[in-house]
Amino acid sequence: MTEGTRPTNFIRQIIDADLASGKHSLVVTRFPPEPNGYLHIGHAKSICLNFGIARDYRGRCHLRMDDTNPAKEEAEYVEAIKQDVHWLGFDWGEDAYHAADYFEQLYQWAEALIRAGKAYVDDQSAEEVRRTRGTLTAPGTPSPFRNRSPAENLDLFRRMRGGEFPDGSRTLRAKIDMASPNLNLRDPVMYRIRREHHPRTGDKWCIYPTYDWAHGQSDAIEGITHSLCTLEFEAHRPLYDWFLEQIGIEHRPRQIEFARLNLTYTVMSKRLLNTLVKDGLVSGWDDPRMPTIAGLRRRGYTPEAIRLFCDRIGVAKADSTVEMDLLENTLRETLNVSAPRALCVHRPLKVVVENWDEGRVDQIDALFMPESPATGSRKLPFTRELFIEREDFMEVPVKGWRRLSPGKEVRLRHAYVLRCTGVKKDSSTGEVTELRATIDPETRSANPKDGRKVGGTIHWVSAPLSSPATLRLYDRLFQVANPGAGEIDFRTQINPRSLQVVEGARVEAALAAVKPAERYQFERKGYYFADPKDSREGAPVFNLIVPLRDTWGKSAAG
RNA sequence: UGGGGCGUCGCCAAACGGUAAGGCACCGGGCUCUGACCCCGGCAUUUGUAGGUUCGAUUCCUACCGCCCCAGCCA
Repeated sequence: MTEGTRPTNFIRQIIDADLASGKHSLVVTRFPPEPNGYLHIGHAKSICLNFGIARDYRGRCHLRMDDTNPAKEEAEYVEAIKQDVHWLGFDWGEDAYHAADYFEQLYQWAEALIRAGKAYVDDQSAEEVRRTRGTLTAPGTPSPFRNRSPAENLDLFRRMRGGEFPDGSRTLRAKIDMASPNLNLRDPVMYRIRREHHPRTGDKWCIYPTYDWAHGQSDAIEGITHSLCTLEFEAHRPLYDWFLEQIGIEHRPRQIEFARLNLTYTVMSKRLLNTLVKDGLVSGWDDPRMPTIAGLRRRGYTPEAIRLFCDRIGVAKADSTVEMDLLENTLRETLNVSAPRALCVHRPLKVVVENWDEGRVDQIDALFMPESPATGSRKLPFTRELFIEREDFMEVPVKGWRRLSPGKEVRLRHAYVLRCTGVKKDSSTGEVTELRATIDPETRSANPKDGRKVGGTIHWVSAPLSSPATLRLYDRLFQVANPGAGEIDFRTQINPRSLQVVEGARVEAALAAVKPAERYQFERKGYYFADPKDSREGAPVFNLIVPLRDTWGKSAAG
């Protein structure tokens, strides 16, 4: 499936049925992040699901900040979240909301529940509430304040709002069933007292609604038809429906749960991600190794690749962990047809072409994308002294070696066929320091006239007419597929080679003035992204987005 | 243990009673001035297990087994 074909899943089937039955004529979904942290690729799944449905059904998807808990939320996250959603390619139009904007309405509904005898003010402490909730098998015990009169409850609740009671001293609880086998129905808390400055409402309120009391009602107010959330909210659905029923609103959104995204070799919870940042294990929320949207963006991932990934993983109810390979594959697939090619020698080995005059420069025209000539070309200067990749030379070649070795020929990409005629080594270390070679002048962008076959093609750059570059080679953040599994501190499982900085790389002349945030495929190596913050003209810094598949390296290593 | 979910190829995931899609991964082979891309072929007699209903079951029923979630005044 390529991006653009419609995904199908059980949620879309429900929507199809609702449209067919006439239950709804317009589909309205919502993406409700809590502004207490950065978005990660797990959120991207939800974003693509919700906005994707709105797009395909010509409906709407609202962006709603689920800001009911001022103790944890900050305004700075709101902007970051909006930026991430836009970057992913989605637009909520005029429909940006805050749960906090519904506080007054929620309060009025709460009073109505009190009048109806469906909610009461509880004077018990958090500790007492916890102790009397019962267990999985034993029912809870009713609060001694459970049967206060509506009038007393109303008075108390108003005084709670008025600030007469200290933080945590009282709550408003829904009066449902302390013996319910579903713990969420054992008189859940609707309001807690908390003198906390709210980024949206300031100091207007000292009581704040809980998620359960705020979410369904917010959905109803906005006319959401399908409220999509993750599996752990499944047991909350009876409560979601109960509140809607009690306030008597006619619009009834339907909550549907799906499995959250897990990815191998990384962690996804905000808590763990936060630990990585706080402990300095990564450079920040936008460290290119992070699964955050900001991190992936900094790394060079594209929105289209992430969207394609989200289409491919599907949406279902079974707990699952997707292999990182699938994500990387969507990057390669999309970048293969969009990234111009370039030559970059990561670890240079000097080659002197003995039959090429000093000072002579041959400007060879090379297509940026051989399969899309319309993309244009650039000049590759060929000179007497070149650099090739150290690992493309092997003094004693192994079986199947198609690259350079003494006396053998190899094709220099876009240029000439080159034969290695000599090897210079450091007398003390034995390390190869320089190669001597000759080129076949008849082979400039052409095959040998005598019809002989040249096995391999390697990349190269002119030694004098190339530029130095810094490469940041990224690899999976963790060494194990499921970090933190089995009592192990996930911090000890970080991949020590998750970032390798290569300082002495050389890029072809055309890349001397590369602009930040440009993407290239460095042929035979991988896809790279000029770091948007650190790369500058004359001193380019490239982040490895994803390496090219390497069947040779794999078989050689295995 | 009570409640709510889920179990289809190594990883995702279709199939909605008519005889197991697709993607990723993997394994062969071809092509190749990127050992990339691309192309061809292979990859579940079987859908957690055991029974049952049916001409026919991944789809319906029953019982087991396994995994996940719920005892925040977090979301």
